[in-house]
Amino acid sequence: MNEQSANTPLSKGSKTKEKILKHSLKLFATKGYKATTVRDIAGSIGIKQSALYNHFKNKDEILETLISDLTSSAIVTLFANKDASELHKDGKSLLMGIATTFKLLSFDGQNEALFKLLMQEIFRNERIREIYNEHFYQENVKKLSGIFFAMMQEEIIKSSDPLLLANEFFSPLFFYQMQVSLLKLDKKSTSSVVSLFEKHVEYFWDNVRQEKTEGLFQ
Amino acid sequence: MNEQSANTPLSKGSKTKEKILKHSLKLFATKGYKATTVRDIAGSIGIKQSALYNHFKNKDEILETLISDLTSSAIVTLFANKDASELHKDGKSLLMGIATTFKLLSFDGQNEALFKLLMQEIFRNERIREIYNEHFYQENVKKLSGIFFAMMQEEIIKSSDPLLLANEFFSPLFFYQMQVSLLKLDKKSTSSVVSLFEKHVEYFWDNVRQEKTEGLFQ
DNA sequence: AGAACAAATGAACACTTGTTCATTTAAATA
DNA sequence: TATTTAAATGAACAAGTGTTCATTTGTTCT
Repeated sequence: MNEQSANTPLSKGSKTKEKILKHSLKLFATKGYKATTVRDIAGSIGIKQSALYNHFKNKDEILETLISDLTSSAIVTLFANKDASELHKDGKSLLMGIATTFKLLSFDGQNEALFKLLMQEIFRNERIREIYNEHFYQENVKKLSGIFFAMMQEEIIKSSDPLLLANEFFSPLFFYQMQVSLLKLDKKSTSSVVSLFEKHVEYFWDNVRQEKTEGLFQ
Repeated sequence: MNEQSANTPLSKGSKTKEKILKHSLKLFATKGYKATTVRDIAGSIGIKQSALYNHFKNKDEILETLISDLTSSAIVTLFANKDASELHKDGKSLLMGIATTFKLLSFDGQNEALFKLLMQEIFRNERIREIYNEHFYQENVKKLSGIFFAMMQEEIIKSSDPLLLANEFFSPLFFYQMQVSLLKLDKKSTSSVVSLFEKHVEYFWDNVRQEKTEGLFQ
């Protein structure tokens, strides 16, 4: 009977554990990690603070769990379900897909909170920087740079520095996502920024693609 | 003699006031505003905490003063000393100047700290968002967009959406500045990012400029 | 030198913080 | 039903927080 804990249904306990994570994320993203108290978290769920310690060793462990969850978050797995060897054939539609994903994620509450948490803590938390670097930068920017290289070899796009191109493609998306977050905080209209996601891809693709004809009309 | 305070030399008192601001900025940028205690600040200067209150009403006022100083910081006044009506004639060299300024600011300690403080607090502090919006976004992005419009009229660059162009120009610079900050935190090499500042301008200008000849060789 | 004043000190305050723990409650197991 | 186990509670603690204030220090002006 020493394996009890391995096959317990976790039916009720895990519910509050999930609640703690969900509410903590929201609070951390809004007020910041340090400014959020364990009483805030417990209060927002409707339990007493001491109950938190049945699920997490301490406040830090809540943050660490959220950070670990970052590795499986959507923004970090843009290419996860795509077949790497065929990606470069898609051309513009691949890029448009990425931009649309970015745009949609800006308006997904869970992901918006993760983004804000990331932005606020990345300068203080080395672990977050590691995850950002490994999972966002390496997995997305570096991978896209490889795709661009393949596109150049097949003469789909003009040849230039693939890593520069990948940065040029991602940085506006990142910037626009941040703009949306900031505008929403003040309940301002995001429509002008939203349209930039697609405009960026159009502009970008126009610049990199191999011109098929010599005609220069728009 | 009721004007004494107006013409006092401020010789000694203002020195510690400056010290408080300088050390606070460093600490806020490193640990975050909330995690920095008044004892931290006083300790880093070498005075007792109670002495702080001779210069600032409270901890919040220190942050507010730093935020107000943002309006006169370098990143926010890129065009301040330029003559607006003639800017668009400069073309590529104007853009290269801006990129170089960004690059240099990434390595200026004072400005790096301001950037980190901005990034960490902008999601929590409406005043910072206001300043960011008015002084960075309006003053730089919107202004550059006006310059691009003028360039289009004079057929220096291809005609397209000037605001999109301004965003495309600024967002990589912003992104690279953040990358440099993050790399420096972990004492990693920044050289690969540093070269992107200039590469970006070359790439950008190549894409927007009016082609003088029909020849398409690079 | 003496008066006036700004700045620094030391000690204390009221309050908030994260965390612990004995106890109660409730559910699962045997 | 009785037993075991997990989860929630209430109360408390020790440490850390921002801030106040009477007092001392040191400088400036007359």
